[in-house]
Amino acid sequence: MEYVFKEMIKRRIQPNLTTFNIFINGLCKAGKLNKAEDVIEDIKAWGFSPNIVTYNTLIDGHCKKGSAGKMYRADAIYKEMLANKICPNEITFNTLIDGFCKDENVLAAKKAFEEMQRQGIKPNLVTYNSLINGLSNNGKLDEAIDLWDKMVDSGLKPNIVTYNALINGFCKKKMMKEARKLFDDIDKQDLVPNAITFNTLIDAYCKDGMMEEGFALRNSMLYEGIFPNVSTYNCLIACLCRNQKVRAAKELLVEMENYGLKANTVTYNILIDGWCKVNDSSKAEKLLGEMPNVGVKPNHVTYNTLMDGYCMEGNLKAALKVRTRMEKEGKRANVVTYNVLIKGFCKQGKLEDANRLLNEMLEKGLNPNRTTYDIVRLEMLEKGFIPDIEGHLYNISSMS
DNA sequence: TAATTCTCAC
Repeated sequence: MEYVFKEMIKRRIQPNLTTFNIFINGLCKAGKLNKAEDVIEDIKAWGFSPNIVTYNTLIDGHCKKGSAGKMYRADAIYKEMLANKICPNEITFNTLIDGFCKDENVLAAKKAFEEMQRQGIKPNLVTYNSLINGLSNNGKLDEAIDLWDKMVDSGLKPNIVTYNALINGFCKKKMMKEARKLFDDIDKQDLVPNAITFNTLIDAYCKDGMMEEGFALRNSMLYEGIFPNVSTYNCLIACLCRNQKVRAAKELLVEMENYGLKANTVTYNILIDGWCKVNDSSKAEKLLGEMPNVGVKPNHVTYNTLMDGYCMEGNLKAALKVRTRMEKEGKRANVVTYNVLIKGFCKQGKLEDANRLLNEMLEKGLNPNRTTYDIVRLEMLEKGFIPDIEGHLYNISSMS
Protein backbone atom coordinates (compact mmCIF):
# COMPACT_ATOMS: atom_id res chain seq x y z
CA MET A 1 0.00 0.00 0.00
CA GLU A 2 2.77 2.41 0.94
CA TYR A 3 4.61 1.48 -2.23
CA VAL A 4 1.65 2.28 -4.45
CA PHE A 5 1.10 5.55 -2.64
CA LYS A 6 4.74 6.60 -3.14
CA GLU A 7 4.50 5.56 -6.77
CA MET A 8 1.44 7.77 -7.15
CA ILE A 9 3.33 10.77 -5.79
CA LYS A 10 6.32 10.01 -7.98
CA ARG A 11 4.12 10.05 -11.07
CA ARG A 12 2.60 13.33 -9.94
CA ILE A 13 -0.89 11.95 -9.58
CA GLN A 14 -2.65 13.92 -6.87
CA PRO A 15 -4.17 11.79 -4.13
CA ASN A 16 -7.65 12.86 -3.08
CA LEU A 17 -9.61 12.28 0.12
CA THR A 18 -10.78 8.88 -1.13
CA THR A 19 -7.15 7.81 -1.55
CA PHE A 20 -6.48 8.64 2.10
CA ASN A 21 -9.65 6.96 3.31
CA ILE A 22 -8.73 3.76 1.49
CA PHE A 23 -5.28 4.00 3.06
CA ILE A 24 -6.81 4.38 6.54
CA ASN A 25 -9.09 1.41 5.93
CA GLY A 26 -6.12 -0.74 4.96
CA LEU A 27 -4.14 0.27 8.04
CA CYS A 28 -7.16 -0.45 10.26
CA LYS A 29 -7.73 -3.89 8.78
CA ALA A 30 -4.04 -4.62 9.37
CA GLY A 31 -4.49 -3.61 13.01
CA LYS A 32 -2.20 -0.56 12.70
CA LEU A 33 -4.62 1.76 14.46
CA ASN A 34 -2.13 4.40 15.55
CA LYS A 35 -0.74 4.71 12.04
CA ALA A 36 -4.28 4.97 10.74
CA GLU A 37 -5.02 7.87 13.07
CA ASP A 38 -1.80 9.59 12.03
CA VAL A 39 -3.11 9.75 8.45
CA ILE A 40 -5.52 12.45 9.63
CA GLU A 41 -2.50 14.77 9.84
CA ASP A 42 -1.50 13.84 6.29
CA ILE A 43 -5.02 14.58 5.10
CA LYS A 44 -4.78 18.07 6.58
CA ALA A 45 -1.26 18.58 5.23
CA TRP A 46 -2.58 17.90 1.74
CA GLY A 47 -5.27 20.50 2.20
CA PHE A 48 -8.19 18.15 2.77
CA SER A 49 -10.44 17.66 5.78
CA PRO A 50 -11.44 14.26 7.18
CA ASN A 51 -15.03 13.45 6.25
CA ILE A 52 -17.68 11.06 7.53
CA VAL A 53 -16.06 8.08 5.78
CA THR A 54 -12.73 8.87 7.44
CA TYR A 55 -14.30 8.83 10.90
CA ASN A 56 -16.52 5.82 10.27
CA THR A 57 -13.54 3.84 9.07
CA LEU A 58 -11.48 4.76 12.12
CA ILE A 59 -14.33 3.98 14.52
CA ASP A 60 -14.82 0.57 12.93
CA GLY A 61 -11.08 -0.06 13.02
CA HIS A 62 -11.04 0.42 16.78
CA CYS A 63 -14.19 -1.64 17.27
CA LYS A 64 -12.74 -4.60 15.42
CA LYS A 65 -9.01 -4.44 16.04
CA GLY A 66 -8.59 -2.54 19.29
CA SER A 67 -7.48 -4.09 22.57
CA ALA A 68 -8.70 -3.36 26.11
CA GLY A 69 -10.68 -0.16 26.33
CA LYS A 70 -11.15 -0.06 22.59
CA MET A 71 -14.74 1.15 22.79
CA TYR A 72 -13.59 4.08 24.88
CA ARG A 73 -11.30 5.09 22.00
CA ALA A 74 -14.02 4.44 19.42
CA ASP A 75 -16.28 6.74 21.40
CA ALA A 76 -13.53 9.35 21.62
CA ILE A 77 -13.25 9.37 17.82
CA TYR A 78 -17.02 9.74 17.61
CA LYS A 79 -16.81 12.79 19.89
CA GLU A 80 -13.91 14.21 17.89
CA MET A 81 -16.07 13.85 14.81
CA LEU A 82 -18.88 15.82 16.44
CA ALA A 83 -16.39 18.48 17.56
CA ASN A 84 -15.31 18.84 13.95
CA LYS A 85 -18.93 19.44 12.94
CA ILE A 86 -19.26 16.20 10.99
CA CYS A 87 -22.72 14.70 11.43
CA PRO A 88 -22.83 10.96 12.11
CA ASN A 89 -24.92 8.84 9.74
CA GLU A 90 -26.52 5.38 10.06
CA ILE A 91 -23.21 3.69 9.32
CA THR A 92 -21.59 5.51 12.25
CA PHE A 93 -24.23 4.22 14.63
CA ASN A 94 -24.38 0.75 13.12
CA THR A 95 -20.64 0.47 13.61
CA LEU A 96 -20.82 1.65 17.22
CA ILE A 97 -23.77 -0.61 18.03
CA ASP A 98 -21.96 -3.64 16.66
CA GLY A 99 -18.78 -2.65 18.47
CA PHE A 100 -20.52 -2.31 21.83
CA CYS A 101 -22.32 -5.62 21.35
CA LYS A 102 -19.09 -7.45 20.55
CA ASP A 103 -17.63 -5.84 23.66
CA GLU A 104 -20.51 -7.43 25.60
CA ASN A 105 -21.87 -4.02 26.47
CA VAL A 106 -25.46 -4.37 25.29
CA LEU A 107 -26.49 -1.45 27.46
CA ALA A 108 -24.22 0.96 25.58
CA ALA A 109 -25.40 -0.54 22.28
CA LYS A 110 -29.00 0.11 23.20
CA LYS A 111 -28.10 3.68 24.21
CA ALA A 112 -26.49 4.24 20.80
CA PHE A 113 -29.65 2.84 19.21
CA GLU A 114 -31.73 5.40 21.14
CA GLU A 115 -29.30 8.21 20.38
CA MET A 116 -29.43 7.65 16.63
CA GLN A 117 -33.22 7.91 16.68
CA ARG A 118 -32.99 11.03 18.85
CA GLN A 119 -30.81 12.53 16.12
CA GLY A 120 -33.48 11.71 13.56
CA ILE A 121 -31.63 8.84 11.91
CA LYS A 122 -33.85 5.86 11.13
CA PRO A 123 -32.42 2.46 12.05
CA ASN A 124 -32.01 0.36 8.92
CA LEU A 125 -31.67 -3.38 8.28
CA VAL A 126 -28.03 -3.46 9.36
CA THR A 127 -28.86 -1.57 12.56
CA TYR A 128 -31.47 -4.14 13.54
CA ASN A 129 -29.29 -7.04 12.50
CA SER A 130 -26.38 -5.78 14.58
CA LEU A 131 -28.49 -5.29 17.68
CA ILE A 132 -30.51 -8.50 17.27
CA ASN A 133 -27.24 -10.36 16.90
CA GLY A 134 -25.80 -8.64 19.95
CA LEU A 135 -28.84 -9.47 22.07
CA SER A 136 -28.82 -13.07 20.83
CA ASN A 137 -25.17 -13.52 21.62
CA ASN A 138 -25.58 -12.07 25.08
CA GLY A 139 -28.41 -14.40 26.05
CA LYS A 140 -31.15 -11.77 25.79
CA LEU A 141 -33.32 -13.73 23.40
CA ASP A 142 -36.62 -12.25 24.50
CA GLU A 143 -35.34 -8.76 23.75
CA ALA A 144 -33.99 -9.96 20.40
CA ILE A 145 -37.44 -11.27 19.46
CA ASP A 146 -39.11 -8.02 20.60
CA LEU A 147 -36.70 -6.07 18.40
CA TRP A 148 -37.44 -8.40 15.47
CA ASP A 149 -41.13 -7.50 15.80
CA LYS A 150 -40.31 -3.78 16.06
CA MET A 151 -38.25 -4.09 12.93
CA VAL A 152 -41.11 -5.69 11.02
CA ASP A 153 -43.52 -3.04 12.38
CA SER A 154 -41.26 -0.31 11.00
CA GLY A 155 -41.60 -1.85 7.56
CA LEU A 156 -38.26 -3.61 7.34
CA LYS A 157 -38.09 -7.21 6.15
CA PRO A 158 -35.69 -9.51 7.96
CA ASN A 159 -33.02 -10.94 5.65
CA ILE A 160 -30.84 -14.02 5.96
CA VAL A 161 -28.45 -12.25 8.34
CA THR A 162 -31.36 -11.50 10.70
CA TYR A 163 -32.39 -15.16 10.59
CA ASN A 164 -28.83 -16.35 11.17
CA ALA A 165 -28.46 -14.09 14.19
CA LEU A 166 -31.62 -15.32 15.90
CA ILE A 167 -31.06 -18.96 14.93
CA ASN A 168 -27.66 -18.67 16.56
CA GLY A 169 -29.29 -17.23 19.66
CA PHE A 170 -31.63 -20.22 19.95
CA CYS A 171 -28.77 -22.61 19.24
CA LYS A 172 -26.63 -21.14 22.01
CA LYS A 173 -29.49 -21.80 24.44
CA LYS A 174 -29.88 -25.33 23.09
CA MET A 175 -33.40 -24.49 21.94
CA MET A 176 -33.04 -26.56 18.80
CA LYS A 177 -36.78 -26.91 18.15
CA GLU A 178 -37.13 -23.12 17.98
CA ALA A 179 -34.00 -22.79 15.88
CA ARG A 180 -35.33 -25.38 13.46
CA LYS A 181 -38.67 -23.59 13.21
CA LEU A 182 -36.91 -20.39 12.18
CA PHE A 183 -34.80 -22.33 9.70
CA ASP A 184 -37.92 -23.81 8.09
CA ASP A 185 -39.43 -20.32 7.96
CA ILE A 186 -36.60 -19.06 5.72
CA ASP A 187 -37.98 -20.79 2.61
CA LYS A 188 -41.48 -19.50 3.29
CA GLN A 189 -40.17 -15.94 3.32
CA ASP A 190 -38.59 -16.49 -0.10
CA LEU A 191 -35.16 -16.19 1.42
CA VAL A 192 -32.29 -18.56 0.79
CA PRO A 193 -30.24 -20.03 3.64
CA ASN A 194 -26.50 -19.64 3.20
CA ALA A 195 -23.51 -21.60 4.44
CA ILE A 196 -23.53 -19.67 7.71
CA THR A 197 -27.13 -20.73 8.39
CA PHE A 198 -26.20 -24.37 7.91
CA ASN A 199 -22.92 -24.14 9.79
CA THR A 200 -24.68 -22.58 12.78
CA LEU A 201 -27.20 -25.40 12.94
CA ILE A 202 -24.71 -28.16 12.21
CA ASP A 203 -22.44 -26.97 14.99
CA ALA A 204 -25.34 -26.70 17.44
CA TYR A 205 -26.75 -30.14 16.64
CA CYS A 206 -23.29 -31.64 17.07
CA LYS A 207 -22.75 -29.91 20.39
CA ASP A 208 -26.19 -31.05 21.56
CA GLY A 209 -25.30 -34.68 20.94
CA MET A 210 -27.16 -34.96 17.64
CA MET A 211 -24.28 -35.77 15.34
CA GLU A 212 -26.53 -37.63 12.87
CA GLU A 213 -28.66 -34.52 12.41
CA GLY A 214 -25.53 -32.48 11.77
CA PHE A 215 -24.30 -34.79 9.05
CA ALA A 216 -27.81 -34.98 7.57
CA LEU A 217 -27.83 -31.18 7.26
CA ARG A 218 -24.47 -31.32 5.50
CA ASN A 219 -26.02 -33.68 2.97
CA SER A 220 -29.02 -31.44 2.42
CA MET A 221 -26.61 -28.58 1.73
CA LEU A 222 -25.19 -30.49 -1.21
CA TYR A 223 -28.75 -31.24 -2.32
CA GLU A 224 -29.74 -27.57 -2.18
CA GLY A 225 -26.63 -26.42 -3.98
CA ILE A 226 -25.24 -24.48 -1.04
CA PHE A 227 -21.74 -25.76 -0.92
CA PRO A 228 -20.20 -26.78 2.36
CA ASN A 229 -17.12 -24.66 2.98
CA VAL A 230 -14.07 -25.11 5.20
CA SER A 231 -16.08 -23.94 8.22
CA THR A 232 -18.74 -26.60 7.61
CA TYR A 233 -16.05 -29.26 7.66
CA ASN A 234 -14.40 -27.69 10.68
CA CYS A 235 -17.70 -28.01 12.58
CA LEU A 236 -18.08 -31.64 11.60
CA ILE A 237 -14.43 -32.48 12.28
CA ALA A 238 -14.75 -30.82 15.71
CA CYS A 239 -17.89 -32.86 16.27
CA LEU A 240 -16.09 -36.14 15.59
CA CYS A 241 -13.18 -35.06 17.77
CA ARG A 242 -15.48 -34.27 20.69
CA ASN A 243 -16.76 -37.83 20.39
CA GLN A 244 -13.20 -39.19 20.45
CA LYS A 245 -13.40 -40.20 16.78
CA VAL A 246 -10.13 -38.55 15.78
CA ARG A 247 -9.35 -41.06 13.03
CA ALA A 248 -12.75 -40.49 11.42
CA ALA A 249 -12.08 -36.77 11.76
CA LYS A 250 -8.80 -37.11 9.88
CA GLU A 251 -10.66 -39.04 7.16
CA LEU A 252 -13.11 -36.18 6.87
CA LEU A 253 -10.17 -33.88 6.26
CA VAL A 254 -9.16 -36.09 3.34
CA GLU A 255 -12.74 -35.99 2.06
CA MET A 256 -12.88 -32.22 2.16
CA GLU A 257 -9.64 -32.02 0.21
CA ASN A 258 -11.17 -34.34 -2.39
CA TYR A 259 -13.96 -31.79 -2.75
CA GLY A 260 -11.31 -29.20 -3.50
CA LEU A 261 -11.50 -27.52 -0.09
CA LYS A 262 -8.21 -26.66 1.56
CA ALA A 263 -7.84 -27.28 5.27
CA ASN A 264 -6.96 -24.13 7.19
CA THR A 265 -5.33 -23.39 10.53
CA VAL A 266 -8.62 -23.93 12.37
CA THR A 267 -8.96 -27.41 10.85
CA TYR A 268 -5.54 -28.37 12.14
CA ASN A 269 -6.14 -26.77 15.52
CA ILE A 270 -9.29 -28.86 15.93
CA LEU A 271 -7.48 -32.08 15.02
CA ILE A 272 -4.54 -31.23 17.27
CA ASP A 273 -6.97 -30.60 20.11
CA GLY A 274 -8.67 -33.88 19.23
CA TRP A 275 -5.49 -35.91 19.67
CA CYS A 276 -4.67 -34.03 22.86
CA LYS A 277 -8.07 -34.79 24.37
CA VAL A 278 -7.54 -38.54 23.85
CA ASN A 279 -4.18 -38.19 25.57
CA ASP A 280 -2.13 -38.62 22.44
CA SER A 281 -0.34 -35.29 22.30
CA SER A 282 2.60 -36.74 20.40
CA LYS A 283 0.23 -37.50 17.49
CA ALA A 284 -0.92 -33.90 17.81
CA GLU A 285 2.66 -32.70 17.55
CA LYS A 286 3.09 -34.81 14.43
CA LEU A 287 0.16 -32.93 12.90
CA LEU A 288 1.85 -29.65 13.78
CA GLY A 289 4.85 -30.90 11.86
CA GLU A 290 2.66 -31.64 8.82
CA MET A 291 1.21 -28.14 8.66
CA PRO A 292 4.06 -26.45 6.74
CA ASN A 293 3.98 -29.27 4.14
CA VAL A 294 0.43 -28.33 3.18
CA GLY A 295 1.00 -24.60 3.42
CA VAL A 296 -0.99 -24.03 6.60
CA LYS A 297 0.53 -21.67 9.15
CA PRO A 298 0.28 -22.52 12.86
CA ASN A 299 -0.94 -19.67 15.06
CA HIS A 300 -1.05 -19.02 18.80
CA VAL A 301 -4.06 -21.30 19.20
CA THR A 302 -2.15 -24.16 17.57
CA TYR A 303 0.73 -23.98 20.02
CA ASN A 304 -1.43 -23.22 23.04
CA THR A 305 -3.65 -26.22 22.28
CA LEU A 306 -0.68 -28.54 22.02
CA MET A 307 0.82 -27.14 25.22
CA ASP A 308 -2.48 -27.70 26.99
CA GLY A 309 -2.48 -31.28 25.73
CA TYR A 310 0.96 -32.00 27.15
CA CYS A 311 0.07 -30.23 30.40
CA MET A 312 -3.06 -32.34 30.86
CA GLU A 313 -0.94 -35.45 30.31
CA GLY A 314 1.36 -34.15 33.02
CA ASN A 315 4.23 -33.75 30.56
CA LEU A 316 5.36 -30.26 31.52
CA LYS A 317 8.76 -30.68 29.89
CA ALA A 318 7.16 -31.31 26.52
CA ALA A 319 4.81 -28.37 27.04
CA LEU A 320 7.71 -26.02 27.72
CA LYS A 321 9.47 -27.35 24.63
CA VAL A 322 6.43 -26.39 22.58
CA ARG A 323 6.67 -22.90 23.99
CA THR A 324 10.28 -22.70 22.87
CA ARG A 325 9.25 -23.95 19.45
CA MET A 326 6.55 -21.30 19.28
CA GLU A 327 8.94 -18.53 20.23
CA LYS A 328 11.43 -19.73 17.61
CA GLU A 329 8.65 -19.17 15.09
CA GLY A 330 8.49 -15.58 16.27
CA LYS A 331 5.30 -15.99 18.29
CA ARG A 332 5.43 -14.55 21.79
CA ALA A 333 3.60 -16.20 24.64
CA ASN A 334 0.17 -14.62 25.14
CA VAL A 335 -2.29 -14.71 28.04
CA VAL A 336 -3.63 -18.10 27.03
CA THR A 337 -0.10 -19.53 26.85
CA TYR A 338 0.45 -18.47 30.45
CA ASN A 339 -2.97 -19.71 31.56
CA VAL A 340 -2.28 -23.12 30.06
CA LEU A 341 1.14 -23.41 31.66
CA ILE A 342 0.06 -22.01 35.05
CA LYS A 343 -2.82 -24.48 35.14
CA GLY A 344 -0.45 -27.30 34.15
CA PHE A 345 2.00 -26.49 36.94
CA CYS A 346 -0.81 -26.07 39.49
CA LYS A 347 -2.14 -29.50 38.58
CA GLN A 348 1.27 -31.00 39.36
CA GLY A 349 1.41 -29.14 42.65
CA LYS A 350 4.35 -27.04 41.44
CA LEU A 351 3.03 -23.82 42.88
CA GLU A 352 6.35 -21.98 42.91
CA ASP A 353 6.74 -22.51 39.17
CA ALA A 354 3.14 -21.49 38.61
CA ASN A 355 3.75 -18.33 40.58
CA ARG A 356 6.94 -17.58 38.68
CA LEU A 357 4.96 -17.79 35.44
CA LEU A 358 2.22 -15.59 36.85
CA ASN A 359 4.73 -12.90 37.76
CA GLU A 360 6.51 -13.23 34.44
CA MET A 361 3.18 -12.68 32.71
CA LEU A 362 2.46 -9.55 34.73
CA GLU A 363 5.99 -8.23 34.16
CA LYS A 364 5.50 -8.58 30.43
CA GLY A 365 2.49 -6.33 30.72
CA LEU A 366 0.04 -9.07 29.79
CA ASN A 367 -3.35 -8.59 31.40
CA PRO A 368 -4.72 -11.61 33.22
CA ASN A 369 -8.18 -12.54 31.97
CA ARG A 370 -11.12 -14.28 33.62
CA THR A 371 -9.59 -17.70 33.04
CA THR A 372 -6.43 -16.61 34.84
CA TYR A 373 -8.47 -15.60 37.87
CA ASP A 374 -10.49 -18.82 37.70
CA ILE A 375 -7.33 -20.94 37.74
CA VAL A 376 -5.89 -19.09 40.72
CA ARG A 377 -9.19 -19.07 42.60
CA LEU A 378 -9.70 -22.81 42.04
CA GLU A 379 -6.20 -23.51 43.26
CA MET A 380 -6.84 -21.47 46.41
CA LEU A 381 -10.09 -23.24 47.16
CA GLU A 382 -8.41 -26.60 46.73
CA LYS A 383 -5.74 -25.58 49.20
CA GLY A 384 -8.37 -24.50 51.67
CA PHE A 385 -7.85 -20.77 51.22
CA ILE A 386 -10.83 -18.50 50.80
CA PRO A 387 -10.38 -16.24 47.79
CA ASP A 388 -10.81 -12.57 48.59
CA ILE A 389 -12.47 -9.89 46.48
CA GLU A 390 -12.76 -10.72 42.83
CA GLY A 391 -10.26 -8.96 40.66
CA HIS A 392 -7.34 -9.36 43.00
CA LEU A 393 -4.53 -11.74 42.08
CA TYR A 394 -2.70 -13.67 44.72
CA ASN A 395 0.74 -15.07 44.86
CA ILE A 396 0.08 -18.73 44.31
CA SER A 397 3.22 -19.81 46.11
CA SER A 398 2.14 -18.14 49.33
CA MET A 399 -0.27 -21.04 49.70
CA SER A 400 2.39 -23.73 49.88
C1' DT B 1 -13.05 5.38 -6.65
C1' DA B 2 -13.76 4.95 0.21
C1' DA B 3 -17.00 3.17 5.63
C1' DT B 4 -21.52 -1.08 8.73
C1' DT B 5 -24.56 -6.88 10.17
C1' DC B 6 -24.52 -13.59 10.54
C1' DT B 7 -21.10 -19.61 11.79
C1' DC B 8 -16.31 -22.73 13.65
C1' DA B 9 -10.69 -23.63 16.97
C1' DC B 10 -6.83 -22.42 22.68
